[in-house]
Amino acid sequence: MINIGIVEDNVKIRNLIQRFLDMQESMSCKVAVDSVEEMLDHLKEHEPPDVILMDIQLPGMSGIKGIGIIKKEYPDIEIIMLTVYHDSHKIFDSLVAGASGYLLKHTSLPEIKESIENLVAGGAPMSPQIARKVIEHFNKPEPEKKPKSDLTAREQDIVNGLVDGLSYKLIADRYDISIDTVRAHIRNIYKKLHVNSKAEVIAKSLRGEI
Amino acid sequence: MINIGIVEDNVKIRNLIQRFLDMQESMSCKVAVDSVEEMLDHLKEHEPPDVILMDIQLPGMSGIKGIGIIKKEYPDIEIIMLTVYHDSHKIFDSLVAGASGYLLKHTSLPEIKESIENLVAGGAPMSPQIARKVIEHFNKPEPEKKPKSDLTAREQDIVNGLVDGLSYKLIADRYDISIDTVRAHIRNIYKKLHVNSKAEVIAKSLRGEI
DNA sequence: GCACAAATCACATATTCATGTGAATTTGAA
DNA sequence: TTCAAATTCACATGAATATGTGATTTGTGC
Repeated sequence: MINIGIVEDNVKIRNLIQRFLDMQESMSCKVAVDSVEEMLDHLKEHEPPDVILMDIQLPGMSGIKGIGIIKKEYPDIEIIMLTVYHDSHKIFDSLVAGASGYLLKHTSLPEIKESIENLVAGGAPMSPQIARKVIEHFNKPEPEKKPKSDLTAREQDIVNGLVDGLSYKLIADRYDISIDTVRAHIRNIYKKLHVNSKAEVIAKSLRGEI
Repeated sequence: MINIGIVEDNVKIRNLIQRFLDMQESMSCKVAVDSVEEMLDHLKEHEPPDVILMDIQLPGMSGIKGIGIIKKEYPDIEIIMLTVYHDSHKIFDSLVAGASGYLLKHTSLPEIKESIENLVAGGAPMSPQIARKVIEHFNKPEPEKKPKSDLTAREQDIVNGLVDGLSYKLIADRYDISIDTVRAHIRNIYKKLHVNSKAEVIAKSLRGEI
């Protein structure tokens, strides 16, 4: 018997899913609340469910924040997000927070049931569209890197020197130019990047923002 | 009509899948070969299929290597891996190489059909077990980070200030301490990290070495 | 040829940083 | 309690950096 909890603020949807799941022979769904806070209250005084279906947009604490809190206290509870949001950011945040699955709300009741069964069998239910976005995160982690700061080749050299922790003097030696030239380049780099210290240049560079 | 190609060296499986898919009204599967090399030869002289089902363990070039070559030449072809391997490494390599889906070989024929339909509809078919491993990659990407540089909490604060590009003065203001205290902390940080400039601390920190 | 950006160099100065030395207070572990 | 580490502050000095104001040379495009 799989025990299921629901956190969903839309009463109609919540009741629909609860009734359907509770009707299944292998499942029990007695707890359906409309906020993370209520679920936390419930968990304090009752046996925790095996699986929680959770919305993202909720009154009070967001579902994504809720994942972290619930998983921290009750690491054995598996959480499936059930939401209308299909933007990469929310998906990613949910999975990083500890969700084990991510379904879109147009998912049919039998599919939800199947997803829960999948989950307890060691799988991770995901709508195919979600899986697609997850995969895209994998195979192109740098499609949007176009900081394009218009640094000239020489300026990039100087930045590399800074990142290597070199002083102006050492950079000058490395490229066999005068320290005043290094200063001049750095002045221009600062202008282009809108910064005013080595530290910021190094930070920007290592963050991939150059 | 979805055009499908198969690369699979097990003749029985290959024929079975080919016959089943070709039988579908919305699909056509005329090309079924047993190596990436043969598929490449075929692609040179024929219209490329929309989707290729690909095994990993193949005579000659591996399926994972094949993904990269095929996607480079024919970026519009969607590739679904169909294999017995469920280890994270092969899954990850396949997705990074450009596969759009990953199914295990025990997947039923109707599920394969459904997966292909999912794929052309913009989804990414994955067995739930595979999805699970993919998710695990997401929500614990830092099990191996053990730089452990023994910085105290306060020292870490100072490092954060440096990374934010602040001057000693501004760090002092941020934490409401004197600039000499900041100096003292930085002195200790330099000792612990064996460096001797802000630049190096920032670089180390942003590289995750602190 | 001419305008213009890039790269080079120079001199000057105020600020910030690195480092040395010394010390008081707090805190947690032995 | 006693000791070590952490945190706090002070004073001092030479090195490095940030910024201003120049200038020369070279290559590119129009």
